[in-house]
Amino acid sequence: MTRYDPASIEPKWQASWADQQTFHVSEDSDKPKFYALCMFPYPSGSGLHVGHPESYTAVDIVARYKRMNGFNVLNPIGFDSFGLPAERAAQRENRHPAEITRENIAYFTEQLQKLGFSFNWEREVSTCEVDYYRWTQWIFLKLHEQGLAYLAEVPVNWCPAQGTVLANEEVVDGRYVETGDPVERRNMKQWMLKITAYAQRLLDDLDGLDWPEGVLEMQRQWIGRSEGAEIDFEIDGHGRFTVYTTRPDTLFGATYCVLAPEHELVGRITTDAQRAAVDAYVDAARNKSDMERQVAAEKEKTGVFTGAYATNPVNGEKVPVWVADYVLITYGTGAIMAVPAHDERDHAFAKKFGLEIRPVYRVADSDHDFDQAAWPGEGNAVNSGAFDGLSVKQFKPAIIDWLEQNGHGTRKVNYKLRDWLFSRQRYWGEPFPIVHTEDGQVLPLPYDALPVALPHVDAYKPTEDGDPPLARATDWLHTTLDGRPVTRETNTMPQWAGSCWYYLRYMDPHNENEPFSQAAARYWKDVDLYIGGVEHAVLHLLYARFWHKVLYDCGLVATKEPFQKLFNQGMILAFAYRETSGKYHHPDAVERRVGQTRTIVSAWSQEPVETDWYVTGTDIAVEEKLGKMGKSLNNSVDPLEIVARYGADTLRIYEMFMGPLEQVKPWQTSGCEGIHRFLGRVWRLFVDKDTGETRAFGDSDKDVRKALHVAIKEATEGIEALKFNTPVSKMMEFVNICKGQTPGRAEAEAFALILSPWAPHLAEELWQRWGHEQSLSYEPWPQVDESALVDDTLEIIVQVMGKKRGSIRVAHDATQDQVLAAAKAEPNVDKHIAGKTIRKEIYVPGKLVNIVAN
RNA sequence: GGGGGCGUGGCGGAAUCGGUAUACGCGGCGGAUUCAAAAUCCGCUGGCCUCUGGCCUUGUGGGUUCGAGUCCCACCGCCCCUACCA
Repeated sequence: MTRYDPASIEPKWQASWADQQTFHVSEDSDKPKFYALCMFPYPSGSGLHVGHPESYTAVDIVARYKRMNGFNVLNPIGFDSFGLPAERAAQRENRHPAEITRENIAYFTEQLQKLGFSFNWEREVSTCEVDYYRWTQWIFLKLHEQGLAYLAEVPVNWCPAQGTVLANEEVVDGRYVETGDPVERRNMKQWMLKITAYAQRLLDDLDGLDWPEGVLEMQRQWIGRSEGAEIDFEIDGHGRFTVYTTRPDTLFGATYCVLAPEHELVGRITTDAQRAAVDAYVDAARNKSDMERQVAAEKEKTGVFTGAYATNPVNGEKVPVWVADYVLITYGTGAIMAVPAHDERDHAFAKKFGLEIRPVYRVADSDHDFDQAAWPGEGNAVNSGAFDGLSVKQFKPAIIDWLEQNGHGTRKVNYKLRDWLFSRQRYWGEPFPIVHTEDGQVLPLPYDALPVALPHVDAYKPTEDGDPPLARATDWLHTTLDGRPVTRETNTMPQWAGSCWYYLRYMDPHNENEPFSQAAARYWKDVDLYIGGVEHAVLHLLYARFWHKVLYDCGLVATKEPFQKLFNQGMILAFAYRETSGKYHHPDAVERRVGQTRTIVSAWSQEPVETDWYVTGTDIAVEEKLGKMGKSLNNSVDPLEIVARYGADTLRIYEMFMGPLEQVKPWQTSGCEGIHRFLGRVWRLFVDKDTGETRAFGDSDKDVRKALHVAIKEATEGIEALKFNTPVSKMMEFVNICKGQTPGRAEAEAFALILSPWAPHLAEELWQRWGHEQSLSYEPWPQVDESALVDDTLEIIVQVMGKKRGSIRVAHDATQDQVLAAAKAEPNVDKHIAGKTIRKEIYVPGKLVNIVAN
């Protein structure tokens, strides 16, 4: 082989790593552990596109680096393989979703293996396989045992045509986004997990985590802790209702109350005169989705007076009670006291319906017009009896104390976080290990009854009666528990379930007796580095943290938190090319003709746009625009296409070279050219292009050594900081500086070692050709020689009035006086200070001189 | 409305503490090699000018400083997430 030929090098090393079990890892090691994890993929039918390997490559670079630094590295991979797309494909193709899923996984695996990741393939897991999901069921039993799983009647998005409940994100404008079928709100008995019991701990434990600030903030907002009070309002002859408020200090300004349409008191307190209007309003609200309510509310608030009055406990005043859908039954108590003077929503409502706006704070230094807008800020209390004059901060505890002492209310902490709707009316998910008795008892199966395997069904759709698909498996459905006839639960778990604990199963993936052994859990503890998309910032990460804490409470895991460090890679976008008719052309089918600019009508904006892009070989002009990779824009790129053209090492480096990992960036296949040329230059630097023999090592001059150690330093610091782009530049500079002269053995080998996390195949090939019999995967990481970084003389930039006018070279031990004298002697500098008075001379040692003269 | 992030050449991007703006690469232009091509190698490549030099340039406008892509204030534009949470 004379030319750089990844097509022969790469399969060779992939086979070698597999045969030699190079990356095999076990728990009986003296080395410190390092657990690197990428979010595992959903094995879709379309395979990986070049966006996926971004995070895998980053994790792989860290894993390889950590191995070379003496760590015992866990770097596993698996598949999040339950889920809706496979179930839909099963319906379409009339095949079993397991079959379809396994095919998809086979293609994903082929793709992944051709990219040279140092995964622990022997630890691969797939959440839809029974040897995995039996333990998901096992963990559910633990949750149930802890009292954290319960059945409840909850309002859900019911789609009659599909016969199933839909997630909120699947419903837009009251219709199922996929099919357009109408969706209605319906109360249904569903499995819920009591994540709210962990709200405070989920909030508190965020503090110790090395996570992006944005993700921490999103989790805090989602948990949504607030402090305030619950206050009781009496209604003549109808008992009382309780409101939740974070501003109990504005109680004197409460001029009306509002109940959510679903509030249980609405029907009872409504007067005959108002009943027709209230009933109509409540009915209309019930059939609107949350989304519709919000859209409508953005335009204008709606509501109806019930005819009833409640008593404000602080002053005995009678205030009207309204029903309005801007109050949510799912938050707080489903009822509020309205203070239009100090709350924007209440203000808008009061203005519309002509309700009183009574300020209870005077706004200092301001002539705030309360008729125009609410004032939610600070001030001094007025119209508040004995509390007049207090600030917000003083008033709050004072009024709460008064409410508690007089039996009208209590201090209260509230969370936005709600319990987790944990059941789906689907086939392709984990069955619940639950049975129902004839007299209505709901019982967990014993642990030794696991697994509850998915039964075969004749169709992946609901029964005639609207029961979930599992109800079709009548033989399976009816069973016995302790000799009693029982019926199995026919709901299945949501896709989140399997991904809640997969990182734990990787620790001990073949254990047949428990989800993972205590020894494995104690050794691996938690994930040291977790890389994945920011789209999982809230749900997946919150759910997994919740399960982890429950397992911690059960004594099954060693840490309170599962993921010590989290990093989000930015999405890789791709250019899409569209002609005026709206047709998309694949990026491979278009070309840029510089200088041949034409104006066409944009299919996106309908406006004229200039473009120099054309469909290759035709006269059809197309418009270029950046978008998400996918079928709809016809701009997906299969990583195997890149591997075939340039090799996996090129793909890996290009993915990293594109820019900072966290940044959103556009894919440009042409960018691979530069990387491929670079790797070709590396090859020719060490392998004779005519004979194919390894070239004899030469001598390394000072410049070469410096470039090498700059690259080692950049690579080391870059990996530690998860900055993978700039080290590539420094390695390119090293190769450029060699100018085709093979460097000395020490420099060549160190270079191969630092290149290896990015381009493992090429590095291994060189390493072997240099006579090493073992893989370089466990060679010590090269150390920076700081002395090699220092030049013989220093270059000093000389500025006059802050503008660069020249540069001088001085010795390391030059004094400030010597440097300044040399600077002023520089001809172009002299020209700029001639005839002027020097006011100031600034010397930044080793860097720069600035002469201020005028 | 709230939260997070980002604006640097034709393009992706680089620039430690405030100290040479545009590293590295793509694309483009020119050349070498070749019968020719591919591949490879070399040179040029932010704009303008009165061109051994100078002026301008990091979204816009101010400010601090000897010196600002970097710090401060105001504004403009784009992206992502979230949404009546009392």
